[in-house]
Amino acid sequence: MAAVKKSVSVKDVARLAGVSEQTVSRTVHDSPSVRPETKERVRAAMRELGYRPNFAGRSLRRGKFKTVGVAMFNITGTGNLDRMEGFAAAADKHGYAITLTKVDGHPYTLESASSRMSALPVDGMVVIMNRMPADFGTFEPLPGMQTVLVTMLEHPLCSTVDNDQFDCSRQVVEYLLRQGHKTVHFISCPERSLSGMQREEGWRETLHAHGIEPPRLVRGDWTAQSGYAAGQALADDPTCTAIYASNDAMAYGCIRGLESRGKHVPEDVSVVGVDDSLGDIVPDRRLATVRFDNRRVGMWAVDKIAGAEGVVSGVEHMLIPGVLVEGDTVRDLR
Amino acid sequence: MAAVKKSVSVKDVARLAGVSEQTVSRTVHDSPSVRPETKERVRAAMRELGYRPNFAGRSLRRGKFKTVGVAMFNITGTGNLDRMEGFAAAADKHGYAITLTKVDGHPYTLESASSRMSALPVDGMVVIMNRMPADFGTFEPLPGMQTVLVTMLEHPLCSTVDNDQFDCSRQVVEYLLRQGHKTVHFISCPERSLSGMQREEGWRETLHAHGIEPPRLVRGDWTAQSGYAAGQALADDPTCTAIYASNDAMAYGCIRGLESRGKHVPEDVSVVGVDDSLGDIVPDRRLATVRFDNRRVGMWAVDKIAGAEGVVSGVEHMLIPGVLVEGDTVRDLR
DNA sequence: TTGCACAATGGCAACGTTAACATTTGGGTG
DNA sequence: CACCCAAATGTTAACGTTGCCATTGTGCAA
Repeated sequence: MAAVKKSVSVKDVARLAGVSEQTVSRTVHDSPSVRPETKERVRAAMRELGYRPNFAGRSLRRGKFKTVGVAMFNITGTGNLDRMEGFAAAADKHGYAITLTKVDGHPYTLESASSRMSALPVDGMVVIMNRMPADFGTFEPLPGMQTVLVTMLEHPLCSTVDNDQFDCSRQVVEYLLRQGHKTVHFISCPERSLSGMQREEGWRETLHAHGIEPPRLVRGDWTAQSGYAAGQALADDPTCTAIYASNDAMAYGCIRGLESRGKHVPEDVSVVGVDDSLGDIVPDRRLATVRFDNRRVGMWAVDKIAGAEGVVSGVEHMLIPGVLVEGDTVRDLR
Repeated sequence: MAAVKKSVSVKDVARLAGVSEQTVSRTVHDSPSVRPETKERVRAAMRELGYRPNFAGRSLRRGKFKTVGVAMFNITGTGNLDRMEGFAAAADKHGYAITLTKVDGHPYTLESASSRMSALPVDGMVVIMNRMPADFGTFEPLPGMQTVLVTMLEHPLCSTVDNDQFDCSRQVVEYLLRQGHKTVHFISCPERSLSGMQREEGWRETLHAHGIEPPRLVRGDWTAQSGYAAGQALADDPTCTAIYASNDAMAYGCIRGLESRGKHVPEDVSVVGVDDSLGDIVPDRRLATVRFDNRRVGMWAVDKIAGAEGVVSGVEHMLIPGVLVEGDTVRDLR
C-alpha cells in the first residue's frame, strides 16, 4: 500500500532494490553504465514506493535550479498572455520551469524586482518593463543572475528584447503615405507608457524623414472612449485623412467617433491601430493594425537565459518587428 | 569589491562576522534571542558579502518550497490573465511563489499535468481544465501534493473552483425573460469546451424551468464570424427576439449579422454575451454581457493550497458567480 | 557564597542528491 | 596462468540551511 513516510528518497529505493544509492541515481538519469535488468529492478522499486526525485536536494547538489523567474509589475497588461506562452514554450524546450512573480510598483524600480527574485529558486530573471524604472541607469543585476529586460531601451548590463515600436510606427506611417495621404494624425496614450511614447516618437520621426511636419497630436488614454472623442475632434479637421491610433481600442473608438460626425471609414479617413487586440471583431476593412509577436519576445528572453546554461553570455539587444495586417485581407465577415 | 566566489553561504558570513553559522541563521530570521549589536554586525557582513539565502538548502532542510505550481494545457485562454493575477496576488499574500507550466495536451489527462509537476519544487498544484481530461474519474493526486482543479466538475479527491456557468446562463435567460421575451435563442460553441457546454446546459435548463421548450440552437466556434452567420440566420426567424451568445465575440458578430439583415439591436432583438472581453469597445447599449471574476477564482485556488500550510485540508468545491452587466449602464461613449 | 534561572551563542547532525573516486567482477590477451 | 581492461556497482563527501541540544555568561535570590 501507499507509504506513510513523509517522502521517499533514493535511500529507500536503494534499500528495496538491493543496490546502492548511486545506482538509483544513475537509473534516474538513465546512465548507460547500469545493467538493463538492474535498471528494471530499480524502476520497479521506484514505482512501488512512489519515488519522485526531490528538487531541493538536486538543486543543492547541482547549484542550478533550471528555472527562470519572471517579474511583472502589472500582470494584466496587453500582450502578457502571449509573452507567457513564449516564456513557457522556451522554458519547456530547455527543460526549465517558469516562476512568476508580481512586483509591487511602489517604487517602480528594477532593484525591487531583483531583490524579490533573489530569494527564489531561479537561475536568471526576466523583467517586464511597462514604465521607466527610477533606477534604470544605475541598476546592476545580481551577480550570477542573468537578467533580461523586456523593453526597447538598451541597458549596458542587461540584455533586452521587445517589439520594435519605432519600426511599427514607420510601417504604419509609410503605409498611409503610400496610399496618398499628405499627413498622418496620431492618437497617443498616457505619457508614462514606454511603448506608447516610442510609437509616438516613431510617428514623429517618420513624418520628419518624409519632410512632413507632424500635426498636433490628440492625447488618449488607451480606452475606446478617448478614441471616440479624438475621432469626433479630428472629423472637423479637413486636413485629417489618415489616423494612426496607439492601440486598437482607441482606433475602434475613433472610427465610431468619425462615423458619428458623418465621416466614412475608410472612404473619407483611413484608420490604423496597433496590437491586433480586437481579434476578429472588426468585421470589415475599416481597420488595419500592427500585430506583434509577443510570443517570440517571450521565447527570446527565456532562450537567452536557459540557452546559456549558466555561462554568462554577452549582453544583447533584440528588437522584433511587428507585421501590419489589413482587416479585409486577413479576415472579413462577409 | 564583489566576491568572486560562486555563492556566499552562511559559513562565509559567520566567519566574517566572527559568529557561528547558527547565529547568522537566527539573524536572517530575526530571532529575538540575538543581541541587537550582534545582529547588526552580522547584517553588515551579509551586506559586505552580498549574501542571499540559498533556496535549495532552505527547502531541503524545511521540506517545503513555499511555491504553488500552475499547470495549463493552453496558456492563451480567455480569462487566464486575470486568473494569473489572482494566483500571483494570493501567493504574494502567503509569501509563496507561482511556478507556471505548460502541459502538452496529448493526451489530455490530469496525470500528465501531475507528473509534469512532480519533479518541480512545488508544495501543491493547480490545474486549469478547459476540456474533459480522459482520466478525470480515475485520477488520484500525488500523495502530499494538494491539488486544486479549475473546473465546475466536482472531483472526489481534488478541490475545485470555477466560474458558475449554470448561474451565468440562468442570470442571462431570466434577465431576458424579465424583459418580456417569450424565449431565448442560443449561439453555442465547439462541443469540446467544458465551460461552453455548461452554459448551454444552463440555458436549456433555465428555459425548461420556466416551462419553455428551448429553440434549436446555432452552433458557433467562438469567432465573430460564426456569430455573424448566426445573426443572419436568426434574423429571418420571427420568434427570435432575444439571443444569448456563448461569448462576446460571437455576440458582437451576431449584432452585426442582425444589422446586416435590417434588424435593430436592441430595439428588435436583445443580445447578451459572456466574458466581458470586449473591454469598452461596444459603444452603446446594444450588448449586455456577464463579467466573471477570474481573479477571485485564481485567488481561491492558491489560497486553498498556500493557506493550508501543508495541512491536508478537506476537499471543497467552490463556484463563483459572474455579474451581468448592461452596456449602457456601465459604459457609454456618448 | 552557592545555586539557579535565563539570555546569548555555539556544535552537530540531517535534509536528498550526485560528482568523484574506489572497488569488484568477468572476460579476454599475451 | 598472470595480467590488464572495461563494465558494473559501491563509498564518500559535499552542496547550504536550520532544529535540537549543549555550552557559556550574567544577574539575582537564597
